[in-house]
Amino acid sequence: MDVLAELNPAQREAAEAIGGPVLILAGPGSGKTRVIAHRVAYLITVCRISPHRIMAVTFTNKAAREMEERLHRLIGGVVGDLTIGTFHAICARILRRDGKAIGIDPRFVIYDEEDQLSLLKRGIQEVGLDPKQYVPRAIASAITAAKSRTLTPQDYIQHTRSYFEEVAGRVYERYQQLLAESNALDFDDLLMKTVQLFRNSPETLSKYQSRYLHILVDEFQDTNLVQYELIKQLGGERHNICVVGDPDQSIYSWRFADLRNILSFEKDYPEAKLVLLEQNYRSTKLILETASHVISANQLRKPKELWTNNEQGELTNVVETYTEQEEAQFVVSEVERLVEQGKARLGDCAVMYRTNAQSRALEEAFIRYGTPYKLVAGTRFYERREVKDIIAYLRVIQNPHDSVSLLRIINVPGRGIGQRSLSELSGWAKSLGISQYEALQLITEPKEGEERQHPFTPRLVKALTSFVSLMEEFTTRSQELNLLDLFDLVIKRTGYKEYILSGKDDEERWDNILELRTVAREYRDLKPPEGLAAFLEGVTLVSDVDGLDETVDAATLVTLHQAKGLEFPMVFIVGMEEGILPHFKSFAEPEQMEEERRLCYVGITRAKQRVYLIHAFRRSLMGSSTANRPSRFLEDIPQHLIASGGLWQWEDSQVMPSIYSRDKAPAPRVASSELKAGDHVRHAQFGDGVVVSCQPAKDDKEVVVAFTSGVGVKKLLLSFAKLEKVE
DNA sequence: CGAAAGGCTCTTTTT
DNA sequence: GAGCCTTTCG
Repeated sequence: MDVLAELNPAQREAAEAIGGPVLILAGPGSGKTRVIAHRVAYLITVCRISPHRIMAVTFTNKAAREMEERLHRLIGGVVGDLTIGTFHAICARILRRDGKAIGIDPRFVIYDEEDQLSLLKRGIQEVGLDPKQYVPRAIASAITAAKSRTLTPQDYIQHTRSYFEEVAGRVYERYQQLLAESNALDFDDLLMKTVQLFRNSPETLSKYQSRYLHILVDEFQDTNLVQYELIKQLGGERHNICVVGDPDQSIYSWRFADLRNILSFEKDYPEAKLVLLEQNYRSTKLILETASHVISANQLRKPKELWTNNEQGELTNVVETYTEQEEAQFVVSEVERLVEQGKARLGDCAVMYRTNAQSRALEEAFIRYGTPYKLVAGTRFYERREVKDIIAYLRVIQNPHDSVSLLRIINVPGRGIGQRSLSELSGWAKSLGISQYEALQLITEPKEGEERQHPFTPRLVKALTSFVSLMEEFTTRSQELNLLDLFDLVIKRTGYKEYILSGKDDEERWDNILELRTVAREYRDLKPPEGLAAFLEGVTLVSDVDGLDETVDAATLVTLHQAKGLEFPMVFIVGMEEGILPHFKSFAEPEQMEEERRLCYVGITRAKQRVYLIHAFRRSLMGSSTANRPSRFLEDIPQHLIASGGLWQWEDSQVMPSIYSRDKAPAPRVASSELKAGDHVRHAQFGDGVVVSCQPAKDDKEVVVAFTSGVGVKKLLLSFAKLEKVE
């Protein structure tokens, strides 16, 4: 079987250019992921390269999974132990195996952003500064910047150019010490330490260099300098590196992704073969044209010609609504209408937005209509308090030095160990130069001749003792229990269930625990210590889109960033306003403004058939309501590509302007009514009033009426209220 | 010590 | 509008 049979000439060229570096510049929808998959299949089946000697780096775990499935289909069998995953996941694996060479304990835990911030706060305090004055987030960003250039604290301090950087440098230094004491690495460390490992341990590097004959990197435009360095190291003398990317879709510069990597690649590998993929298989001609107009307004880019054989398609719909609630209503009613008319399935529709906060209004509307939707990362599952609590227990079992997790759970459920005691404990541990857990052991199980003077009351010592013995029980049992049993043991012995069920939102929270348990079940068959380790790594390195299930027929709600790499027949981009998209934080820097434009471009190019660009006249931001002008990106789209500018008004008239011209008014699931804002009504009990608003509620309508009789404003359900319309 | 209440400040995007 | 912090009271 010819694994390249389905490819067009350019794709084929990219897939079979084996031996030496290859740079593939690929427009949206040009099949770049496909090219990677076919290239790997070609390497394995035609070039007879063992999968063991191939590394493919993807942007998300989901992309990795899909790549594997694709390969599976292509090769028609087991793929073998191909190395495939995100940079972070691959680096974590390398460090567990070989990090010892630079002093990394293989049981290290990975700190996510929340853990990082909490440790940073401690660091800021410990160097004698006020976390209110020096926001942990800002310092975190400075540290990420440093780590993305492989700068150690010492390197960084030498380069400081401002007082802020001076401060950041001091915190960075302390922060790294705290991480080391906790035997923890943050996300950036995974990359940086791997590069350091390869720099400092030539034997380790050459081991990996000789293993990996071929390296492939997807979404190359969103790699940063450390990642670049990493593939350069692994590529060694062989230069068998194939990178695929699209500069126009670079949207992670704030994470210090650097487009210059593409230029560096051409410079570092002058023999690199360049392949352009310009044929788009995804979108209609009109969508592609619209997208091109938007992206062409960027100054700092190389023009490229995308084309498609797809049909002409439809014009882009630009819609204005009054508020974000109306915007959401428009989206949902339009989705419903598309489904009713048989033009799309729910799963064909995606709503995209710039900021996570925008999902709220959308979600509310979807719930009101009873329309199924899937939200990619609401309050992200693994960031829920109860989920993190349990994970923290498991982490401390694996690695008792993990101070962030330890402090998180030491008094959860409550054991009478309060803030005061904890800061005293920290102080005491620090004065002795030992970790918190060691301090705990010293207090609760003093060894002969090692009794220390400590400032804690007998009552507290008792509480601490019961905590420590609980944890030691867990640690001991963790050697023999599989992960699922360990999980249940933790829940049972900590009384976590009772703790949750006595609090607020108890059912939802408990459900989350059960869901986490379902995840744990998948690790049940691994041997005791490995099961725990694999689980902890899995839950830390998940990305939001990883949970996206294509088999569920429901509308998808995603941020524009998450939308990268996805495609949908119907795309709604909401919040097309100055200050939202482009986001106001990007107004100052032209480079950032260009990135916003790329983000918009990414959104539009996700669409196969139809695009809606929606903006609201006013929306509430940070509590208060502001009026925003339509996005400048809308102005980049010539009029002849737009279906016709439309104001959308809820049931204001039977025939809607613009997009409704051909069809009748939206038909939500609820019964239609003649009531609208401004109508005068009479209620049997409350008397006369004026309708303030009329919105669909589940199977009914929610009418807000301001009564003149003195009862004030009432919210009524239409079916119950028996309102009478008066002229 | 811990629950409850009030006050404060930010909000981009994420592996 | 929410999450975090501080204050207050039992």
